[in-house]
Amino acid sequence: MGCLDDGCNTGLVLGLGFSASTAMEKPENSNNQKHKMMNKLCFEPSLSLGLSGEIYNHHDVSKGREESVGVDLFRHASPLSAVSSFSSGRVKRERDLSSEEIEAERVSSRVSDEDEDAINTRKKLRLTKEQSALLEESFKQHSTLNPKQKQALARQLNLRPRQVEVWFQNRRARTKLKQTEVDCEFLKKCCETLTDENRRLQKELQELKALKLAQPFYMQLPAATLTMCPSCERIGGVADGSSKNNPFSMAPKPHFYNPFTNPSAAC
DNA sequence: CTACCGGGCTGGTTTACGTCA
DNA sequence: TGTGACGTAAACCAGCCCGGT
Repeated sequence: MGCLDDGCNTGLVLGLGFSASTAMEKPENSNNQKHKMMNKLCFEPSLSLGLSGEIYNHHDVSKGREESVGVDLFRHASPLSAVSSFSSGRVKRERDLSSEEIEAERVSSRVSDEDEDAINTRKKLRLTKEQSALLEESFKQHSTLNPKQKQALARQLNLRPRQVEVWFQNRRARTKLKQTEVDCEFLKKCCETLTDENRRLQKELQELKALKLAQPFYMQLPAATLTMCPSCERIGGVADGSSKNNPFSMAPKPHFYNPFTNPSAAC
């Protein structure tokens, strides 16, 4: 992000930025681990007022598959109104099914004779509350399913494995969307906070610049020679350069330090 | 090392269904 | 009661990645 340079050679720099790091979520299942290594961006907002020439590190956020962060994604899923209907179920996707799955489908498919007329139309099944609850419960334990789990769950729910698979895919997508919304809200708040902080530090910077310009010549000597408390304007003795004994010298990387709002205890 | 294949995943889209004005 | 708009979720598709051969 931006780094406001010091236009008056005061040696002060105001920085505004995010440091981002990636935290990998460990997948529950052993298969396809890489797919499930969801990159989770952890943004740490940072705003600093410091000496120019400091190095600000920005972590690389472009590792792995990037997560898209939408701005206008604030829809929330409503609870499923579960009215079970029957599905013709025979869709062209069947060509992809293994013989085992097709057999399972034959057993579990709830196709009635009259529904055979609707074979070519895509009928949609509404899951019952019980089915949804069990799927949700299973999703809490494993966000992805291996083939055995899929088969078992399908048998348990009297659904086709493909339906279970699709449900999990859509469920993951919804989870991700929701997480994106949460991330977006968080980033908005961070942005607001940092904007306020930036404004405050800009003001502080202006004040410091003005103060420096107003100083008589002897006060413009290096901080190692003379120091002055900004609150009581008393000139201190010869400083040894250590910030420990000299609260008015600039720390190597000052962070949210305001000598005006944080008057020296030494005074 | 490279090519191919199968399986699984994601992002996006389509569409059936439920709700509500 | 009928209907159209709209939201939701089931189902689908294309494309990508990865492991195995």
